Amino acid sequence: MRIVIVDDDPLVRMGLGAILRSEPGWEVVAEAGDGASAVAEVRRAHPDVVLMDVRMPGMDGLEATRLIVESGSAAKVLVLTTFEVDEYVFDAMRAGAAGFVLKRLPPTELIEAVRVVAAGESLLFPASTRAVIERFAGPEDAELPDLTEREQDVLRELARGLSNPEIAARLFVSVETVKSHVAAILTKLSVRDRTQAVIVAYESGFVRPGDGIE
Amino acid sequence: MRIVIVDDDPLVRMGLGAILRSEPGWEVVAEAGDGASAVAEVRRAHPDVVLMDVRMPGMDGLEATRLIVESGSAAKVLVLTTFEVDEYVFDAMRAGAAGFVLKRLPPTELIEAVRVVAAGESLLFPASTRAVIERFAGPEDAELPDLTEREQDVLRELARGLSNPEIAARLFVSVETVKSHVAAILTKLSVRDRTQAVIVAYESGFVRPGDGIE
DNA sequence: TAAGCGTTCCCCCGCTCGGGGGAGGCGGCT
DNA sequence: AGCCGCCTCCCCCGAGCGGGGGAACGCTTA
Repeated sequence: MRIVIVDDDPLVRMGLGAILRSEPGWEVVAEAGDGASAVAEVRRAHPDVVLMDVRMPGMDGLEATRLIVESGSAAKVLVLTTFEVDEYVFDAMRAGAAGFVLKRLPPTELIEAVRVVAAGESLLFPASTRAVIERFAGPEDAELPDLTEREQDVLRELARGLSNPEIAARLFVSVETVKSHVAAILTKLSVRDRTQAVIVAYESGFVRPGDGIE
Repeated sequence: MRIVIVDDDPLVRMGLGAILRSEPGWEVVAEAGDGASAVAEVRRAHPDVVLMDVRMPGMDGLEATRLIVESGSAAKVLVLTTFEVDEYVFDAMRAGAAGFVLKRLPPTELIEAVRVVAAGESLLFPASTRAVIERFAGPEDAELPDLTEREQDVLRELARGLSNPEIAARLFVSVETVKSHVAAILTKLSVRDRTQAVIVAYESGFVRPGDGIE
């Protein structure tokens, strides 16, 4: 197991290195103190796992993670944080990190975390997982309750990008009926036009990316 | 710690019960063999945590989870699965489950999982976490690359529901310029109107629900 | 019975939007 | 120098869209 440690604090690097080197067959092949050199070291050392601090002077850990992942490296990036701040977790996930854990984790769990990401799986610490789940479940309960059945039907068609005549054809009603429903939708959602209605549909979770794609 | 165990297999219920009862102060206050009775038992017993199997005859665990969460119960639902199938994890999260773990977990980890969800946090087993992260990171690389910088600016404003005059004001250009960019966007994205352009923006991951909210 | 709501349909009007042209300046590339 | 892509701005025009009315029918509820 080849590991690269990235943290601006030499003491933290030493501590992490001591923990990881205690595992037989594991070696720390490189260390870096900022994002730019981290990217360079990974390109050179071809590690299996990168332990990446978020907050660093110069290029931060998230940008470095993004560059490493986009470079096509096989290295799995495990992002480490000092505090349980949720604000970074979504950015880290989008950057392509394989995991997101507390820096101050018991050695056995840290080793286990490295093992997990090296195996191609992922993990988050519990507070982040809750945030992620809420991100999925949260918008669900915003149900746009004032809309009638038929209005919801029309809003679904609106969210597919159909014009009034097209919606009329699909729902087997006249264009005037569709216009009535659209007008009701605009009023109830307090928006000005169909585009804003579609945005509300997406933002509220009424429709989701990928919903209507065959 | 008050716990309800839901599984259609009595043997599994016994096994889980034995593990959980070994913790001092923990008690299994009810058991259920299907979703409907699970909802009833939870309503009656007011547990802290519900261990919920997914596959059950009659009402399945996901629907039961949804009903329990919507009922306003304080109980945290920990969904258990036999196989590492990802297909249920998103549904479970949307249903409001606090966690999603393998049924066949070592007793110490299972107890730890219960402790985590009881504390209001969440957890997923690693394969699911990977799926969740990919769900976040995946659409990211769809970049609508043909759009120029300025066109992307305009598309972002479009996706906020702004009219052409509003976009012109925000970008400090004339309405005619905005119209030019919008026309270019429509052509490049092969869509007919601004509404469809916004839909493409959402579906491609160019903008995401929650991105532009104050 | 009367009231209310949801669904369906109709008219007119004003306006933004989208499509068709075009034009000038600016920077990079060859 | 020439070319080309990007950004900027301008004209005309038609069609769809949004807003304002209204009206019929069936259904549930009071």
